[in-house]
Amino acid sequence: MENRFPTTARATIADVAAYAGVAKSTVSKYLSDGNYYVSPATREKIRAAIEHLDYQPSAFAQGLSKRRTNTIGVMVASIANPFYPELVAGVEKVIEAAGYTMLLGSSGQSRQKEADLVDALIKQRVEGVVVTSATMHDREVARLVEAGVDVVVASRELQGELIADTVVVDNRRGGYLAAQHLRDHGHTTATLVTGPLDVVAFQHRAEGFRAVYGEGKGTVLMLSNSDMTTAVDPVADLLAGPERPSAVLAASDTIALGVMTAATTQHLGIPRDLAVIGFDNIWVSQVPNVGLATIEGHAHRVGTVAAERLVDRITSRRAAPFGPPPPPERVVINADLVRRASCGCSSAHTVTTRRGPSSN
Amino acid sequence: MENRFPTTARATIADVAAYAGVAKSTVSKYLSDGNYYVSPATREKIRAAIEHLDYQPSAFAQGLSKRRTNTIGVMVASIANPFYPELVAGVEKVIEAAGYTMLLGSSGQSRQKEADLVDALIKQRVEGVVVTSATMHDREVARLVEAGVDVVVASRELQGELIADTVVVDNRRGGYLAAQHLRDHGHTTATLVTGPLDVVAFQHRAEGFRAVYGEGKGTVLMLSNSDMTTAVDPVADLLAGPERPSAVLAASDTIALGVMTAATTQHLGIPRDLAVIGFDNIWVSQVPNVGLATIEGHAHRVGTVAAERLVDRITSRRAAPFGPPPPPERVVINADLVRRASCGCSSAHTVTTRRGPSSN
DNA sequence: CCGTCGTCGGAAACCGGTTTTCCATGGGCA
DNA sequence: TGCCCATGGAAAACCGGTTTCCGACGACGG
Repeated sequence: MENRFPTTARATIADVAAYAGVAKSTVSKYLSDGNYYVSPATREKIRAAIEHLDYQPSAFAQGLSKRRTNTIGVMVASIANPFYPELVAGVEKVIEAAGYTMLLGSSGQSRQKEADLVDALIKQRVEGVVVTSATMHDREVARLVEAGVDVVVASRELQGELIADTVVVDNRRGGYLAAQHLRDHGHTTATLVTGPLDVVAFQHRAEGFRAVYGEGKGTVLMLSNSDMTTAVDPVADLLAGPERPSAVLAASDTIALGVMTAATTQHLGIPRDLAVIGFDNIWVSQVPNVGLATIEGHAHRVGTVAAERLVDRITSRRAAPFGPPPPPERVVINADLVRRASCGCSSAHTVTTRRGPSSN
Repeated sequence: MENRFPTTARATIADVAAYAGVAKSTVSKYLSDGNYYVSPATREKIRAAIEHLDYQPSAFAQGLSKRRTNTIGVMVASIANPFYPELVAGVEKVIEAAGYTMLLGSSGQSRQKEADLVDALIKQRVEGVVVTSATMHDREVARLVEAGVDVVVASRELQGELIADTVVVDNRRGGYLAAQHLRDHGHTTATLVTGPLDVVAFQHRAEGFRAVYGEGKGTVLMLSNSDMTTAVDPVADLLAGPERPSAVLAASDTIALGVMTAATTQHLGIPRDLAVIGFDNIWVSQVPNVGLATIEGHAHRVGTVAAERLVDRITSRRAAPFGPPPPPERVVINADLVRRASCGCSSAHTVTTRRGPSSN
């Protein structure tokens, strides 16, 4: 212990072998635990050596030699976007339980960073990747697939051909449910405030909206981005304009929060002057003061389901390396409406355990 | 090529060398870019081979051979806790710019998982670790340090000796500022709702609170956990009880949201019946409907500063492997008060243009 | 004209593991 | 007692890179 080397001088398997007075291979067999027989005496010597030297095998050397890395990559647009942490938490739970290490990277919004991240993951020889970045180009997904890594796309739709497993919430139906609910509240017209429509998820949500509020009934305000601050100014303009809507469907909760912010600056009450429904049910929305009605996005569940599929795919590929992989599937998770104050349902449905009758 | 390996059959450097008709070492020299001279003709042959074979060097083999992994570990209690993603985003930005790969793991709240995660990071031979998990035991930090990895502790105080760089917001002063502000609003007594006081950060915040509201003036309600739902019931009991406070200082924004939730169930108006100040300034707090006054926790900045220090430490250690490392330092970042509606400052609706959720 | 030097690239050793091969025992059985 | 086979462990090859060492070859100066 005292004669430690300054730099990361960790003990190697050779050190352990020398200290225990056996061969490297014997130590390795001892560690592999089960497949080989090592006599109790030798076993004990090795155990003591490992403990004394505080030995921990190098994942690199193991990965190199075993030709598997036990690593799964997770690509996210931005970790700071409140939707993703929940999803990632689900992914991590499953991945870790299956014995994998998680490599998390955010692709930002630039094509270059996406490509770089894909390169980095390939270079790290990840065994699989969960892609959740909504803005990521199909081409990058394809590169991963071509590189031979298993890919599951979570909470994001591929634009073209289904080249990888996809786990998504039923966006069309979600948009439809939300819009229908607004109409049930008596709003004959409504506005959809959405992120860029080349994102397939937004497109589907818009289609659901359009199924209720067709041409002439519904208008669409498209933003360049789906974060909260981007929404504030354009929506404030909308609300100050001549054709102020009485109801807004926001294509994400972050956008909805921007809408609420804009409404507040215009001194409009919610839901009195403006009904709002969001999409995703991020954690914030349940806070009573926010009380944002929304479509449940099941982020955590999407994460776990995606990760489970990925792990399955990896294990089955390892079991039958030469057989053709099963064709990619698209898993759809039900979307359902979460009623809260912002849509006009006074029976605000929150997490609070005791619920007093709200009297406003 | 026909004798492909089943799994992830990527080209190796030997394949490239064979295709280009040169030796492995020459390819390696070509790739190392700068240190060795390779003639233009050879260079071109290798370039073509790499392109044709879609070669990408294995990070494992490189790590093994170069004895550096270019990987930095990040330990977080729970990625779903809204405070951490912002911090992690800051860390990631710096780390990635410096050419490192991020290995993110959450330690959960169990000692076992913490220890496992530390083992995993050591096994991965990370060059450094950013520890942000507030609940993590000093012992685990010590294990990392003893294992020879550089450690920076972010947004968390060590309980004992300063064995690693620490980047932290001035919690004592933050607690003091918040409490003082409540008193300036005329609250002669107040209650602190805090997470477990064996977490040093909470302890310091409590000290700041105590400096204003000493015995007889202030009471303390300690929770077992700092998340929102944990706070709701105990605080509801408090508010329904005989000694309902007029002001609450919550030791974190998540607790504050729980306090607000409890207040809502009791039909108490904020700040009319109850003034609330939180701590951290998580992203949610700025939403007008929340309007939570708080102490700015500078999560993103703490993350970047911590990561910068870590990268510095790693590079300097690499430059002088045998010299003793510089002694650990404690970097304190100013805490300042963010006034919003919940404390009684009516100038609430200033939508502070802080970073949006998905800003990078 | 020859020795020397510099340039380029090949051969081989090494990083830290795993896995295969192989050999020395020793015990069981005839 | 002799033979065979199972068993435990050592030796060596290998994973995919990097790095060191060395040799061939051409140019150049004395």
